[in-house]
Amino acid sequence: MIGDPRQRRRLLDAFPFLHGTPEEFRAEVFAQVTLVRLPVGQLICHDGAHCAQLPLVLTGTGRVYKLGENGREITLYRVHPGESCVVTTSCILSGRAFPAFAVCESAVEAVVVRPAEVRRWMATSEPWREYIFGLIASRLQEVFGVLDAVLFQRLDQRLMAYLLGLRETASGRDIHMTHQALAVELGSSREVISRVLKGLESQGLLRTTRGLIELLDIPALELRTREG
Amino acid sequence: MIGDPRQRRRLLDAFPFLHGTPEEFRAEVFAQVTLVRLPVGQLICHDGAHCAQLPLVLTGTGRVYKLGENGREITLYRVHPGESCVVTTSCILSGRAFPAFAVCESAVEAVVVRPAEVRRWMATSEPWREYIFGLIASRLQEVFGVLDAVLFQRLDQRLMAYLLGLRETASGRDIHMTHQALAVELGSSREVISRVLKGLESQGLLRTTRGLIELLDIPALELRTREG
DNA sequence: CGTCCCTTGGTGACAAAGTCACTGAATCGC
DNA sequence: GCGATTCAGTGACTTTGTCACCAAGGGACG
Repeated sequence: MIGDPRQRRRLLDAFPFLHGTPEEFRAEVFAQVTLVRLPVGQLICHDGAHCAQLPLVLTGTGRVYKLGENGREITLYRVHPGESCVVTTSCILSGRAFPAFAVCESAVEAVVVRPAEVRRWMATSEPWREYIFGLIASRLQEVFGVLDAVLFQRLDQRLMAYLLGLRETASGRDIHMTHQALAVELGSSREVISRVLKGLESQGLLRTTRGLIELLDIPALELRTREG
Repeated sequence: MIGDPRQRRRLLDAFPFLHGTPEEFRAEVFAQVTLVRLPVGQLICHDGAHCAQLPLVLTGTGRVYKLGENGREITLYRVHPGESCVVTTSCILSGRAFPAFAVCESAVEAVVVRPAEVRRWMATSEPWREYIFGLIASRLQEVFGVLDAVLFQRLDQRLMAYLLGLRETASGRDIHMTHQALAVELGSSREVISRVLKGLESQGLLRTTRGLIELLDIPALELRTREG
């Protein structure tokens, strides 16, 4: 239960779709939901687990990834404030095991919903349904995109595209990330990432130093991600 | 609209969950739904398309696959009688573009549902919701499984596992399938499949002739798919 | 300040998989 | 039977993953 008006306000702000719901539904949400805080690195769900509740993220981000037997891993998608892990939702609604791992990438504040309420609201609340379906579809597309990238795209292209994508979020042209972290994002291995980065460096497209990648020729990088 | 009692019977038999629904809901389904027949090879949905209706398969099977720029492709899952393509569902419910291709692998009879009804029934019918959620979750797991296989498993293992899986459906130990078809299933290329098959053949595990693969040592094959 | 240790990245050799160009063999339609 | 098409085999090469090992950078701490 969430009583504090400040916390209620934060919940409404993080999940705008709630504004479109009737007063009684919001009251129901406040009554049924619990606030939790999870530290960095906290494992939320592991492969094969059955999900006991659905977390709706208020602050922080979660990372959902696949882990191979050999230790390699790949990030499937992230769960940001205002979102929830729909794979969890689908597991709850169907009673199946979770097919991946989920971990707190930063400290996470979330409200958790019990499976019974998740199901009930699907029946009673149109906005809740819309919210969940939107998330399911967008995740599905992200995962399909990952599959496409892994199968059909060359690693140098994927790497360049990823670095360019980061640049929009990060400050300037400097990317603070280790080769290992990049490998985990793209589902590759550190050695290969190092090799590819060295190739790009020798073409003058970027510069690497310990823990830092500096994009030098952004227009050229953008060109190469588009072409073959 | 489906009036013919025979057709109504067939629909109920293909979708057992309908038996658990009230009389009025079944009447609604019969009233809103249209029967279609699609020939082999008919493209149902292409990448980037917006889905105009949801097909529920009565007979035949559809194949959903990803196609790369280079022409390579990979089968994601199949839609059998009693199922529907949930990616389509999710596209309909969220208004997003379809992120893959769907094609009739054999002649398909299906009933199609308009998006408005798909959405409405999500609100009004508990069994319909359960049916859709079950499908979404099972597909999600299949796609996650494909991703896992592609990223973390060796091709020879995947190939052996696939062949063994076929054996259960097919008759005896003979598998009638071209190398190209196997490549499409596993997201590889014909040449590589040929190479791997030759390797397995030289180990005495199977024998290949044009369009046919004969599994010789099934216990050994099963062993190898389990080990590293 | 120096030592230890952990993280990060570099390297070379090899294996697995994908690509390309070309060949030959089996099969089908007529 | 004959030509076209489908199916499979091959070799050379590239890309990617794996393994083992090394070296540099940077903290923790006495």
